[in-house]
Amino acid sequence: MATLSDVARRAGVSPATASRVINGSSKPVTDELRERVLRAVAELQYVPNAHAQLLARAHRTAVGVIVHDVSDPYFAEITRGLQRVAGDRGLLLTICNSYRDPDRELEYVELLRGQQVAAIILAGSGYHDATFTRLLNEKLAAYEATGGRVAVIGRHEHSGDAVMPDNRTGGRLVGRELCELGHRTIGVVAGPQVLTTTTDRLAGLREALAEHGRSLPGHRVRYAEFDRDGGVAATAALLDAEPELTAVVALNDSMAIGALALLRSRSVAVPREVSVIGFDDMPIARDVTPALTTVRLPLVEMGARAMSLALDPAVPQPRTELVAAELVRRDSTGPAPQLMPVRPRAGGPAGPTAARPPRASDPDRPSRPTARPPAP
Amino acid sequence: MATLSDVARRAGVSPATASRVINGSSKPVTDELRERVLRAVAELQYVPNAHAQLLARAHRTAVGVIVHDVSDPYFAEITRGLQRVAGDRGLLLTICNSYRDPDRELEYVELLRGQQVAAIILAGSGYHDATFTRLLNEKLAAYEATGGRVAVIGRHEHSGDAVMPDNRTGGRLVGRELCELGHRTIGVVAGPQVLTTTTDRLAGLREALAEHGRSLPGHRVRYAEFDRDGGVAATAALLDAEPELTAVVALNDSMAIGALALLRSRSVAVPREVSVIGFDDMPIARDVTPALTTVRLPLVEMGARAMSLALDPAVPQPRTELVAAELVRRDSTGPAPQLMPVRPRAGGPAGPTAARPPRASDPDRPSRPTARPPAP
DNA sequence: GCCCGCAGGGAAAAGGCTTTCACTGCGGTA
DNA sequence: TACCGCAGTGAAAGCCTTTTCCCTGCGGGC
Repeated sequence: MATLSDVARRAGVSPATASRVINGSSKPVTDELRERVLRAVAELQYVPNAHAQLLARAHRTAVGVIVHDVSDPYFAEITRGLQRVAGDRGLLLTICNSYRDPDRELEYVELLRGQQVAAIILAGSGYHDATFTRLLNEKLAAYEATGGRVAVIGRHEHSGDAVMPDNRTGGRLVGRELCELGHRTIGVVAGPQVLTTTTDRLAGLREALAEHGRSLPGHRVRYAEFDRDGGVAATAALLDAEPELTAVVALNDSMAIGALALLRSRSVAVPREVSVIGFDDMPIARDVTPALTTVRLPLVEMGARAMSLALDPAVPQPRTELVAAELVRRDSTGPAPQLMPVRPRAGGPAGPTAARPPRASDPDRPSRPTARPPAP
Repeated sequence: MATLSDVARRAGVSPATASRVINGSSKPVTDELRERVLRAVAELQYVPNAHAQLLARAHRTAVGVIVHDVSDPYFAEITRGLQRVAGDRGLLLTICNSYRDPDRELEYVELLRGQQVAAIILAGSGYHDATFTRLLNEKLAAYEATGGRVAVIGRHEHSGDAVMPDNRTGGRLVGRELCELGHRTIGVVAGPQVLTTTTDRLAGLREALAEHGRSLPGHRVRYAEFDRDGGVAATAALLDAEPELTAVVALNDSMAIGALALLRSRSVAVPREVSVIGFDDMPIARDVTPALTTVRLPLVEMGARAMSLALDPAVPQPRTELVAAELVRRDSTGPAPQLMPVRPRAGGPAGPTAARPPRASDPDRPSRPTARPPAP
């Protein structure tokens, strides 16, 4: 590997001059020498050793983010926002996947510290785990004590700058929507119980249901992984135990897609028999059938704001930016079916469809009801 | 930021001893001193400076990958495979998004070289661009000349180790399937024309059609971005120009999802009126409606194999691993409609559906026809 | 009682770069 | 003419680790 000295030697100058030419120092260099150095660089295909540079230079040139999994669209979107702001400021973004393993998260904080990053962003739900939280805060505090900056997205535990999606209000929106559509027996397909995102969303949902005089008994909440297969499993369990359900709330869109898949496989019509509602508004939500009603979080913007927070000069008291959630009505929700049971059909009009079980999509239903039934 | 000297001073030992304790050197250290050092480390929350370590140590400890965009499921899957193998060997993976910008790709090669990575993986389609290819190969050669290892996924341009998805055969599978289903007028929703992935898949498709005595005139191929919105745009253009189309081939699944969305918005029944077929078999393909018929590429495995290739000791002659593509039949393809036009319905039986346009999902069609009509 | 070998520890070099400081001419001012 | 200042360059001091090499005792074999 060619080094700066090699370049300098070949150009017949000192390393100092070579360095000055290569990274456009403010010190002037004669065109003659500059030319020689540049030629040597090209001939040797010289690339500066980034680690040596980092060691020699004072200022940090990278930032790090710890997410659960970048390939999860939720984090992919957030990362896009982070990336944009970091890129604008000429900083490199190192992405670390914790795969929801608290220990790995801790390790990654150390690793990023070791990399001398200018800032660490923690994206994704926190855990209900006092020991872990304390450990994490200690590590973050140590990092901040040496000038490191920290921002979190959607985590309560850290006392510094934060971008907080309003999961609770999002949950309320879901609850209100379903109540107004007349749903009374609502099941929840929830992510891991240890995640604050799960409990926050659930708490909001519960509040809204309570306001409408409904309850959400524990047996109608099923916890599983926050992904498609978790959604399948939890929905299956829910449906088996509570056949009279008219709505399924999934606590994120991936789970909702799993719920949709399971319902389709069981030939349950959505939304005629069961409504499904998701959370996050991932890009794919509009492309599943029926298009998913969900709660939108401006994920890219959340990422961008978190990075800005982390990169702007520190202020004495921590800033928290609450990000509003917004209900997006699509085709997977509809009015609750009448109390008369729909499955075993009560001898409807004979026709080609009579012998078939009801199917996933209901062609009779326009893509969006223009008038909605009044809340009961 | 605490340094090793700080630790050593606090423990009352030399930096050498502190270093030995901290990274378990083979040199023995008294328990007494070891204890003191460890305590100092804990008290100072010392984390070694990764860059200084890299500089001092001989061996490389990271690998890099350049993808078009990790948040694209195609690359997310590949990256997962890369990550797995790298992780198993205790190497860190640095991910770079080129966003399909050749210049940025070039820059990233330099950057990764500067980071002293042990290997560079180039994932994703190459370009039909001789200048760029030459430049890239020069940079890669320079990197390899200094002991760097390179592996590519799905790129012809590089002469070294490669994992090559059999895009051409995949294209043939698509063509054969559609021909056997009786389709004659087939449109293609293609990715950017400069990408070899696009042209390879297209070439295979053309071959298969030719073998069945059909042709694919240029005006039935529309090029757009390799994403959902590209799929929407290209499909719209295609449909407007070629209303008699009975099948749409999308050259990747994202575009296929866009095609599905556009067809749905135009109330064209899939697959009754138009069949849609994708490519890649991204996880979401099974969850759209109708579930997408597509060509499966074992993406995770491709990533894993590429990383193994790059990390195994170099061999004199480059290895190329061809990865087989496989057709996955789902619900978005079906027999070509009869030549009698289907849209303007020929006065079918009166009923509640008569006044409505045909809709995206056809409840009359079982999820998979058990017997397929013979090819004409 | 001597010397050898080794356990245990420290000094210092190396790794590649940036940057401060010092040095050399030169043009310009007093 | 003597000096000041500055443009242009190089020497060298870091930056933080790792690791080689060397030194000091000490125990054991003869």
